[in-house]
Amino acid sequence: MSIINESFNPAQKAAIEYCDGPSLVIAGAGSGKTRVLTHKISYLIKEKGYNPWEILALTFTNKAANEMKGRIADILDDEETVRYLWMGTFHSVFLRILRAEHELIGFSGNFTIYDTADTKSLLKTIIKEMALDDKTYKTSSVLNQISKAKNQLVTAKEYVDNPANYTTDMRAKMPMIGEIYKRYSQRCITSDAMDFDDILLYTYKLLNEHEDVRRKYVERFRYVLVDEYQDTNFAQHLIVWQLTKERQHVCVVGDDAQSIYSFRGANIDNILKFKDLYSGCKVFKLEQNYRSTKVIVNAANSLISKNKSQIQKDVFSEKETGDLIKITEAYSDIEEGQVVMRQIEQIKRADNCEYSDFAILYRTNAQSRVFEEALRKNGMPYRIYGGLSFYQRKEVKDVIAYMRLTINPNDEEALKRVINYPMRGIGATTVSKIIECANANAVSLWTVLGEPEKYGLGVAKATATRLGMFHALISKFIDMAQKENVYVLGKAVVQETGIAADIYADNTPENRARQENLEELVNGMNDFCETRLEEGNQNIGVGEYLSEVSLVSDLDSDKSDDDNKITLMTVHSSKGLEFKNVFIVGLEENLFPSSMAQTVRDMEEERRLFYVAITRAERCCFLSYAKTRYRYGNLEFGTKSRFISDIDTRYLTSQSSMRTSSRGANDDVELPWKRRKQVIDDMPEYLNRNEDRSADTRMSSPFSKSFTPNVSKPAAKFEPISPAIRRVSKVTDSSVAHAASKSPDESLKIAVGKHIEHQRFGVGVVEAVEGSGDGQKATINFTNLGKKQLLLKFAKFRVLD
DNA sequence: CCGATACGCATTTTT
DNA sequence: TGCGTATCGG
Repeated sequence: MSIINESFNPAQKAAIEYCDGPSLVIAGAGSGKTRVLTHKISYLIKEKGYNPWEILALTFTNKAANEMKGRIADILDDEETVRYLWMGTFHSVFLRILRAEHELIGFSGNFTIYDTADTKSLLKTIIKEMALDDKTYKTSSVLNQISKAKNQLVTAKEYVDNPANYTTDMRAKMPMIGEIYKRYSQRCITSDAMDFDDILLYTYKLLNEHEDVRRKYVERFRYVLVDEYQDTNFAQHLIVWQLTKERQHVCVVGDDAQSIYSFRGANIDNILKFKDLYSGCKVFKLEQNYRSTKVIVNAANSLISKNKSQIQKDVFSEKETGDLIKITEAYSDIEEGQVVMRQIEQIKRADNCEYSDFAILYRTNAQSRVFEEALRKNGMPYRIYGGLSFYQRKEVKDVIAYMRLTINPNDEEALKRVINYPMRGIGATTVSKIIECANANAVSLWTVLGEPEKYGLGVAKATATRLGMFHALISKFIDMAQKENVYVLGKAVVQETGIAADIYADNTPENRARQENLEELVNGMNDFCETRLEEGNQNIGVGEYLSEVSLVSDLDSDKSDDDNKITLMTVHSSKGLEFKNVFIVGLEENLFPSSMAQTVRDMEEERRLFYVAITRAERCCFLSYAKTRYRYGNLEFGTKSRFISDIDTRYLTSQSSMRTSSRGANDDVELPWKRRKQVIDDMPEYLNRNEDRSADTRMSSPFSKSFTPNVSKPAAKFEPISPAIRRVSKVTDSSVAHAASKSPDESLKIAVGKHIEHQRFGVGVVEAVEGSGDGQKATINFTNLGKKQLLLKFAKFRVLD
């Protein structure tokens, strides 16, 4: 059976089949981009004789990488092969390379990844140390500058050596940026840590300065594919070039019209000029949109044609014409919320569709509130995306910080975070002294803690004792980390640091949430161990765990399909998704487009953002704006967004908000000055809402989420509802343990064709059993997840028939 | 060294 | 407005 069948259009087919040279696939919205990419990779393996480990496929999100892996496994009907693909995010793949080559870049193999919060915290301490005014040197803008430099592959040394930078920074009233950058980099090195940008910067340096290493990877990656190329920054662009410049077996896919991340360093020129860099590059344009109606596609086209810099393309739809895009003018933001709510109610009744068929998209997160309120009051279910991710919550970060210290005690940020949490009488002054002392001796804080007298750390006796105790505590965990798996260590950390005592002290709602999050975290560690063991992977230590979670956000695990809720999210986060009905709200000047957009370039990006929003819709798209809106506590008057007039009027129809209010329009008319009263009237409900909302958006660990995608009834049989931390686990020891609780006759009963029910993967059919004894493996085809290979020794399941 | 109050300051966020 | 951080009194 061939990979490519008649379901592909000529352009898609050509893009898949062309494998002899560089290619650029311009994939319009909804044009089957992922399908082309996954089939192309399958094609390379099946028809072109590539081994999976010779293919490098880079994405921006773990979610995208995981989805593609799954789809390739389906296409090839083979789980195993996919595991050998070098497919992942830029960061995860390069991190893997950097760890392997760590000696060459002067880091240990266990270096830490600093997330944005760590980075900011370090910058803040540096700015303070340098006695700079933190109003002129705001951490966010300093971070921005440094990040920009790194994305441009400019190292700290190069930055300060180039006088032009000084001149620019002078003009920006921040002449010390170079010095901050330099110190920051040095501190990262002594802490044996890298931030996200460093992963790219060091990868580039590694390849650029070590020709033998570069050759090695060039040899390994015989074909390179990149998804969402319009979102690459200069560093990513050049790394791809480093890896492909000779053989040029490279295929990049993207849509310049959906480039919306320039504020993160994405450079649209990478895709616009790709074909100039790779001479002889073939360009394939996927122009048929399979997602949306003609009206939506044409409207989006008419909008985007107002942009100057773009690759010419002609996106079209062969679906029905569809309804015109409806524009609603509302009096106030609150009324906008009600209008949208009622519209959803009405359509849902008329079309008999689901809540999950609706999305409300806005430019800024702050806009979500009025829609939440409107929906809540009407008892309509919704889910808000955005906000803190699981791993950004304080309690989770605290535990993780202890774990980080365990594999890299030099990690300054982790140490600062937990040295006095839970409180053990080591205050800010003491910490400053330690930092000062460490800086003076050019060693890490941990080194100073190890031998305080040697480095002349002057603290009171009582303080010295406390420091000694902290040092001993961490040392104990370091020992434990050598011997035990993450789960065991995680439990120990929560208990023995006193975090548990702190958080379980009382059951205030906030504490309840923290408890749940920690239970979730520790469960996630357990799941991590179990899953790996079942798959025959013995690497279940903290190091492996941290490597994985440091580059993971919990948005990766998709919304479970069983929750039927209205989606509320920013336009940015909606990229790549689709909904039957889309409401794009707050279409006002200075909001969408944002008031921050000053240059033509900025404005074009805002327009692309609007383009992304419109093209999320499959059937109906609604636009709305409000004449008045509360911003930062005061009333502002707004005017209709210029973007609405950018759309060809043939695809638009206006409706006044009055007409839509089916019942009692008068009750709903909201005069801005009435608002204060309204809020007070709603108070009790408003308070309730907060509770409910936290329940709605309660975080869960990516692990337990992604590895338990079907939390349906079968799984529940195995899961006691007891507190997770005390949950009995078979994974108690990193040494090979016997799955004691599984009775021998159960194992005996397994055979090809039998149905089994797995604790977390659900129901599946046994397709093959190989090996014997401890190494016995079974291939199970799970109803919801497809095929998986499990080591019978560890797998937790029962045979059904 | 820790908790409570004032101030100020606000896009978007895949890693 | 509403949150996060800086500063002050105990």
